[in-house]
Amino acid sequence: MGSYKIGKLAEAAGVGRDTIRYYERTGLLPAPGRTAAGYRLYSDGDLERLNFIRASQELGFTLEQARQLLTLKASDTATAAAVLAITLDKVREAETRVRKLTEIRDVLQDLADNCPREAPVSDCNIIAFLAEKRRPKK
Amino acid sequence: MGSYKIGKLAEAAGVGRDTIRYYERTGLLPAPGRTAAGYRLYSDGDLERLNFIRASQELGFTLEQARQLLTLKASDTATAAAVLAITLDKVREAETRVRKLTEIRDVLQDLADNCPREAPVSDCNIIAFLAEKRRPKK
DNA sequence: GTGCAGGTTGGACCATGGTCCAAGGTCAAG
DNA sequence: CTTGACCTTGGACCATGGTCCAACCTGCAC
Repeated sequence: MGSYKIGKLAEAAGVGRDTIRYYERTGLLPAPGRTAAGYRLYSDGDLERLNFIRASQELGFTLEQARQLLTLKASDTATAAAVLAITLDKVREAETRVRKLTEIRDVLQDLADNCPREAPVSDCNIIAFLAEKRRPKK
Repeated sequence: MGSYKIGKLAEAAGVGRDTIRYYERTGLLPAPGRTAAGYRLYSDGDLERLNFIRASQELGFTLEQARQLLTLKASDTATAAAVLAITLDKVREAETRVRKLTEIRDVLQDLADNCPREAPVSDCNIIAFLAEKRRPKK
């Protein structure tokens, strides 16, 4: 049953104070109670919420998506299907990005393999490739 | 032997006018000549430079790296090894990102596969996963 | 000479996810 | 009663890669 001031919460969650205030500003964390002196006072529930947000980020969700997930989590009418939909979007996005990145890596690796290291840049295949590549029209 | 005003260059390269002026501001494109009226006048060399930049971007290089590549391209003392170094950095970066993204995708896919679609969110495994994941003590 | 498509500038603004700062208030220890 | 650690606020600033705006100028067609 903790009750934290912002510094303790930040430490417990492994984020900066400013990050917590930033989350509050953007509505990701609810405005907490205050002490008489105006200090923010957080509960274990706030810590859990913060941990949830960080876990979401680690799985590639944006803060906006974390916000959506938190809203669903708090809903008593939504079904898991709504969460699944967001998750599947993320899966597809990850797949698209993996495909593109892999393709790029392959091209670069191939160029690197054929690079005449000791030659002057004027003979560099990589530079030549970049200079000659035709824009895939629009 | 073209001589373009900014609109023509933008069209030829498939970018916006503002992008060209932005590149000029950031030193990526040299300040071009001007007509008597102050209109920017570009040459085929400028178009090639712009195409080079776009090609670099498509291979995942940042504008800063494109700038470095252009500097090397114009050097008469540098060797291909310098270009290779930048390229290999990018390859490694791509590999790191692919690994992370793949891992994320796998976790998400696994969660999705086990999602009890019709159940209330309170029974959603994805939400449970996010809520329980412990911060890798940082 | 009038209209319209193009050009010019400086500066604000976008998303994303924060980070940093100054000036000041609060609280416990010594 | 001072020191130091902690808290408060509003607002500026960071990187990245642009995009958009108003207010104005130019050049060509009709």
